[in-house]
Amino acid sequence: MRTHACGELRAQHDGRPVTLCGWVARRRDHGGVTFIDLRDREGLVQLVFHPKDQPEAHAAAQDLKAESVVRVTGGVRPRPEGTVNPNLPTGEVEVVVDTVEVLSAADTPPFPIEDRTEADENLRLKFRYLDLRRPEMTGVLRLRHRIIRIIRDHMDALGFLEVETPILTRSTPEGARDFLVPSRLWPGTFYALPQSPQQLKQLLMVAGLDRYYQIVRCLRDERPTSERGLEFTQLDVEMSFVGEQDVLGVIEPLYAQIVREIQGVEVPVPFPRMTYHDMLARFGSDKPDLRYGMEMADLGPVFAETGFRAFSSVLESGGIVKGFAATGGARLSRKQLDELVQGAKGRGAAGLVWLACEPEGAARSPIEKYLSSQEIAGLRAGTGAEDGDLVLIVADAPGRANVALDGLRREQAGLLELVREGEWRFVWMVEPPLFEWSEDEGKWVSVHHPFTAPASEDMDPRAARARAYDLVLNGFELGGGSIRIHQPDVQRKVFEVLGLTPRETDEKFGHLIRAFRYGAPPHGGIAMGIDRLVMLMAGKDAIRDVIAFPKSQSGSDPLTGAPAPVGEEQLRELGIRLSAEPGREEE
RNA sequence: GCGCCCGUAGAGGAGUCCGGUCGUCCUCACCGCCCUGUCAAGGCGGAGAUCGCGGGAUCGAAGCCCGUCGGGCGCGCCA
Repeated sequence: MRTHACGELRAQHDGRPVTLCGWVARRRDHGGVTFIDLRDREGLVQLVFHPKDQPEAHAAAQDLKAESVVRVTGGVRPRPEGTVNPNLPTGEVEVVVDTVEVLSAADTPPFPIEDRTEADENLRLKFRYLDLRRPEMTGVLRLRHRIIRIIRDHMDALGFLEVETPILTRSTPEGARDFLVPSRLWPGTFYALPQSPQQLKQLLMVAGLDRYYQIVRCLRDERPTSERGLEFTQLDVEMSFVGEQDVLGVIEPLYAQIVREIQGVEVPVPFPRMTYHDMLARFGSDKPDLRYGMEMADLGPVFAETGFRAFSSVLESGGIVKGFAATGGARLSRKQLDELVQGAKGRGAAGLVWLACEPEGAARSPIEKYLSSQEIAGLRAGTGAEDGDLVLIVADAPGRANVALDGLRREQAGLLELVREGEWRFVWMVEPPLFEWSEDEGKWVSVHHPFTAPASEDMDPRAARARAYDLVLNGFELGGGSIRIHQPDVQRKVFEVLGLTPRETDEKFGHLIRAFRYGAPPHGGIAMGIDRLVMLMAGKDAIRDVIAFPKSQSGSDPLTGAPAPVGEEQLRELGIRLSAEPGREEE
C-alpha cells in the first residue's frame, strides 16, 4: 500500500518515486501552490501540489480536511534553495504529488492534534486515539517500548525466565483492597485480581525455577493519584539462593543502563544505601529527593526550655519539633510565606513557623518575640541556615511532622529552583521496620508484606527490622522487595504477630506454608514499577501520560465508559443481587 | 474518607471577588473569498454558547447561596 513512511524520507531519497499513507496534519494553501504536511508514526513530510504541473492532484488537495487519511503517489525532491526547514527531520525534502486518494475522510477533531495543545485531560482521554496521534504521545509509547525492551534483554542475559502467573487468583486478607471477579461456576465465590504475583513467584522458587521475572499487570482497588493507578505494570523478579546484594546487583546495572540509554547520563553503581531510620530523620520521608540538600534537624534540644507554648506542649506530649533551612528562602514574599503556612496545614500539620535569617544573627519571624537569642542561634546551627535562608519548623506528632516537612521540602525545592534537571539520584532505602502499629485496625501490620524475612531472630514487633529494600529515584519510589521467609515456622510466627490465628493462617496461606515443607530454597526478589519509571524518563508528572489508555483519578475510563452497570440477566447468572444503586459508593 | 481548586462557542483563556452596561473580548480551529514557496503561512469577511446540571434568595445571575455531576491536586488509603 505504501513504499515509505512519511517521517523517514531524507535527502538520500532524492528522485525516488514514493507512495505514502498518512494523516493530513496541516494544509497551507497559497491560492496557487498548496502544501500539506502528511503525518504518520514516524513523523511529518511536506507534500507539494502545483496547479499547473499536477492540476488533478492540486484540485483534490483543496478538499482534504485535517486528520483525513490519504494515500499519495509522487516523487521525492530536494526543497528549493532557501526553503529547507531545519526544524523537521524531513525538512530537506518534499514530495511532489501526482495522485491523491482519500482512504478515510475525517470530521473536524474535537481538539487540535499537535504537541503544544493543552486540551482538557478528560477530553483527551475520551478521544485517546486522537491524543495518541500527537507526536509527543507517540514518542512516550515508543520510549516505554524501548525501556521494556532493555529490561527484557537484561533479564534474559542474566538467565531469568519469564513465566506468566494467573490473572484470576485468590483474595488474601493483607494489603490493599482486591478487585473481585464473581465466579459463575461456583456461585457466591470470587476470584481476586492480583495485587502482585507475590505468592506465586515464591512458589516458582519452591518449584526450582531459580530466576524468574515477569512484566506483569497488578491491580489494587485503592484511590488513584497522579503517580499511582488502579492497574499498573511492574517488573516482577524473584531469585533463589540469594541475599540482599544479589537482588540489588541485578537491578542496579539495569537502571543505570536505562538512564544511560534514555538520558545519556552515566550513573555510578552501586547506588548509595541509606537506612529507613536515617532517611526519616534527615528528610522526613522514606523516598527523599537527593538532588538538593535542605536536610532536617531535630530541634527538640533547642527548645527543651522554650517559653513558646506551641512548641513546649508538643514536646511534652511526645511530639517533635523539627525543621530545615530552605536555601535562599528569606527572599520569599509575605504572601508566599502565608501560602506556605496554609499549605502545611493542608498537609495535616498543626502549623508552620518560619524564620528568615538575616545578617549578623538577626531574624524575622512571626514568633520572634517568643524566641531567645540562644534559641535563634540554636536553630541556625541545627539546620545549618545561612544568611538569606528560611528556616521552616513544624511541631507535631512525628508522623504528621515528617509528612508536612517532606512536602515543604519538595515544595521549596521547586519554588526556589533548587532542582537540577538532568540529574538522576538513585538511593536504596534499607532496613525498614518489619511491622508497624495500625491505629485504625488496632493491630500490628507488615510494613512491606508478611512474607518478608526479619533481619534477626528477635521478632519483637516494636524493634524488628526487615530484610527489605526500596529503590528511590529523585524522590519517587521506583519499587521495592525483600528477602523472603522460607521456613514454615518463621512464617507462622509472623502471621501470629499480625494477629492471625493458626487456623486463619492455614485457611488463607496454607498453600504457601505447605509448600515450604517440601524443600524451599532461600529466596528473595523485588518488584519495580514500570509506569513510574517511564514517567520519570519521559519527564512527565502523571503516570496517566505514559499509559496508552489510562483511567482517570476517579477510576473511570472516559473512552469506554467503564465501570458500567451490567444487565439483570448477567447478575442473575452470577447469583448477585445489588444492594446499592449503580454509580454510588456505599458508606 | 477529609481538604483545596477547576467547569464560559469545537479547543484554550479573560470576565465571577465587587449582580444590571455580558453572551462582551482574545488566540486557535471551522465556513466563504483573496493570495504560486509556505511550514504555528498570510489578508478580508462570517457562523458558532440554554456560561456543567438542578434548585433558591433577588426587580434582575455566568457572577451570590444550597445541592449535584464531572475533572485535577494534596492528605488518608496504597502489605
